[in-house]
Amino acid sequence: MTQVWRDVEIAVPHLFSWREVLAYLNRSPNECLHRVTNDEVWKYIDLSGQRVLLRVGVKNEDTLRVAYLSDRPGDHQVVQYVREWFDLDRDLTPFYALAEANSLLQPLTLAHRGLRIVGVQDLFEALCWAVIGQQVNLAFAYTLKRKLVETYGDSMTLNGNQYWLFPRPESLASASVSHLRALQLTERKSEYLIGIAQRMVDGRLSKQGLQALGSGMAAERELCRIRGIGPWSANYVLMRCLRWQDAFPIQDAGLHQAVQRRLGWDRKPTLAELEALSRGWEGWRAYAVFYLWQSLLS
DNA sequence: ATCCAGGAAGGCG
DNA sequence: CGCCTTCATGGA
Repeated sequence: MTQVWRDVEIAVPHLFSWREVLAYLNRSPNECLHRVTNDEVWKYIDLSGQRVLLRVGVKNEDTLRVAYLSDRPGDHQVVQYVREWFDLDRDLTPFYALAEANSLLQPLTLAHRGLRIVGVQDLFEALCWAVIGQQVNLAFAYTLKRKLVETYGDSMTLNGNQYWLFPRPESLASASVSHLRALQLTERKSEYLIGIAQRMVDGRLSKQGLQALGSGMAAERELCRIRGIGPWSANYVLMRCLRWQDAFPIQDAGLHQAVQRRLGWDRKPTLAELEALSRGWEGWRAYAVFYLWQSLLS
């Protein structure tokens, strides 16, 4: 089948910065699920069975330019994907108003003005990434993810660059613990990933099902019933995948480090101190966390 | 070496 | 319920 490049443009909302989004996307040199060049990001995606290679950049300050390589036109689906990926449909003005009155956030909204929470739309990927990232440093987590993707995922190659899809649940549901152990996942994490894959294959777990619960708190309770998914992982997934803007992974080590650094303390904040601090972020705690993460890059 | 890393489960009282 | 231990390995 012949694949051709097609172009589509997306008008950008108020309080959006491509430079900030790109900086987030580019935070790890070991990322295997997209490739960042100077001013663009490339990503291979699956849009309900249709595989598409995306290339996103900016035409000007107000317009994203999206090129996509696929068998057939699908402007609408591509635009929807990108809008969700970069959270373009959210009005950030309330967050900026809140940050204006918050001494911890104010410098961050100044430094990273226009940063949006970059999404992980695929629920299975988001859950696996959370499990992989538990209690290991990020560099190692990226290595583990790469091994998992390159073992169980599909790819395409263009101009010498290989682009990967995250594995489908079906691929991991039938894997064995020893297979995953060989990738340096721990025995427990291997069990968690296989269990999550099986739940998705048999339909007990789906993004649609979680969304149908109607609230972030209800989805959090449901996610925490899954073996291997605790409060941190649940809130991480709510933040990146289900896009609950008040999700709050309070146990997050990166959050702790960022808060310590912003406050100039010689120790990590306690959970009680984080509870108190985050009271000023209520309604937008996921955005507060994401901006704090971004502050660790600079 | 030693401690930490984008935690969670399972056991105990 | 709250606290403690175990898991396991790479990075700094």
